[in-house]
Amino acid sequence: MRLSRLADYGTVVMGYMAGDPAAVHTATGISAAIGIAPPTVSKLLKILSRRGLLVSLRGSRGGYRLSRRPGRITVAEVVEAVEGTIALTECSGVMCRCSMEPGCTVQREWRQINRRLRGVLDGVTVADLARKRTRKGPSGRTPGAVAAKPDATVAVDHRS
Amino acid sequence: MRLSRLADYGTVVMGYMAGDPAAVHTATGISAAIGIAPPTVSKLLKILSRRGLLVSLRGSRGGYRLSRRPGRITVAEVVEAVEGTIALTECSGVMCRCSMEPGCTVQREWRQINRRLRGVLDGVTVADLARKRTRKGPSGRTPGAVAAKPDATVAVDHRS
DNA sequence: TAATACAGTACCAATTTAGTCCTGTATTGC
DNA sequence: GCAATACAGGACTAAATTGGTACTGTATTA
Repeated sequence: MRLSRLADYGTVVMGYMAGDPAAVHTATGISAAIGIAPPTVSKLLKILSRRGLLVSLRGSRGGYRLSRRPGRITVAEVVEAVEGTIALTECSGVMCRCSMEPGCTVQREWRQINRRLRGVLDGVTVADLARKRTRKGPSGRTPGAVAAKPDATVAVDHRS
Repeated sequence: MRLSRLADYGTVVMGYMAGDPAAVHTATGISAAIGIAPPTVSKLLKILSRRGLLVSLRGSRGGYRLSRRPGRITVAEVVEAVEGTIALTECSGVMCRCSMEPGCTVQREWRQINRRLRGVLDGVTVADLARKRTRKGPSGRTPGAVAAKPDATVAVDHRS
C-alpha cells in the first residue's frame, strides 16, 4: 500500500515550492534544494505541470510555478496527478475483473474505504506541507493537533 | 498506493470465512468458493494464522477458523498481517532515510495522514465484509449510508 | 544568435511480487 | 498401526512494475 516513490517525491517538491509560492523554480534548483536527482525532479515537474498543478515557463529565466495558492492545492491532487488514481484496491471502479458473485460485499466496503481515504488526502494542502510548526503559516487553516505531538512513539516495521 | 494483491485477497478470504464464522474451512474449499488458486489461498491462510487472525487445525478434518468474532477483526488487522505495515510513505516511522533538513514538515503531515488511514481501516470489520446489504447481519453495527448507493457513478482509471 | 530551460519519448535496470512446488509434521479414522 | 488428510515452512521462478536516465526538439530571453 505504499505510494510510488515518485508520488512521495511529488509531495516533497510541492511542499518545497509552497514555501515560496510566487517564485519561479527551476528543475535544477529544486533538485539541489531537496536532494533528489535532477532528471527525476524534471520528470516529476513535467507530470505536475501537465496535470495543471504547476505552470511551466519556457526559455531562459523559465521554470515552474504553482498554478494556485498553496492552500488550494491538496495532497490528493498531487498524488492523483502522479499515480492516476487514489484507491487501495483495483475493484474500486464500476467494473471489476474478479469473478465473485454479483453484489460482492467485500468490494462495497472497499469502495467506502477508498472514498474515505480520498477525504483524508483532500484534507491536507501543500501549504500544510510547507508550514513550519512554530511560525504561523500564511494560509488560513491551522494544523491544530498536528503540531502538538513530536511523535517519537511510533515504531513501524518497514519490511515488506 | 495499491494494496498488494495478496492483501486484497486477504480481505476476500476473511470476508468469506466471516460468512460462517464458527465453521472450519479448508484451503481447497475456500479456493473453490472464491475462485483464487489453491496454493495462493494456502499461502495466505498460513500468513493469517501465523499472525493470529486465524486458528489452524491440522490433520484430517482440519482447516482454519476465525480466531475471534468477525465483528472484532478489523480490515486494518488483515492488511497489516499481510503487508506488515499500514502506511503510504516510508518516512512514517521514527527514522527516515531521506536527507531533508531536520523537522521535515512534509513528513509530519504524512504521519498524520497515515494515522488517519489506519483509523479508516480500523473502522471496518470482516463482519462488514460479509454482510449482505438487504439482510440484517449477525453483528451489532449497521452499514448505514454504505448500503444506500449502488455506486455506478465512479469511473476510475486503472492504468499506472 | 547563443544560452537557458522545459516537452516529450524511449529505454534500461533493478526491485518487488505473484504464484507454484516440495518436504515435513500433526491429526483423524479405519 | 497405517493410510489419508491438511497445514507448516521455505525455496524458487517468472513477470510486472517502476525508478531513473538519456536524447531530441522547442520556446524564450539577453
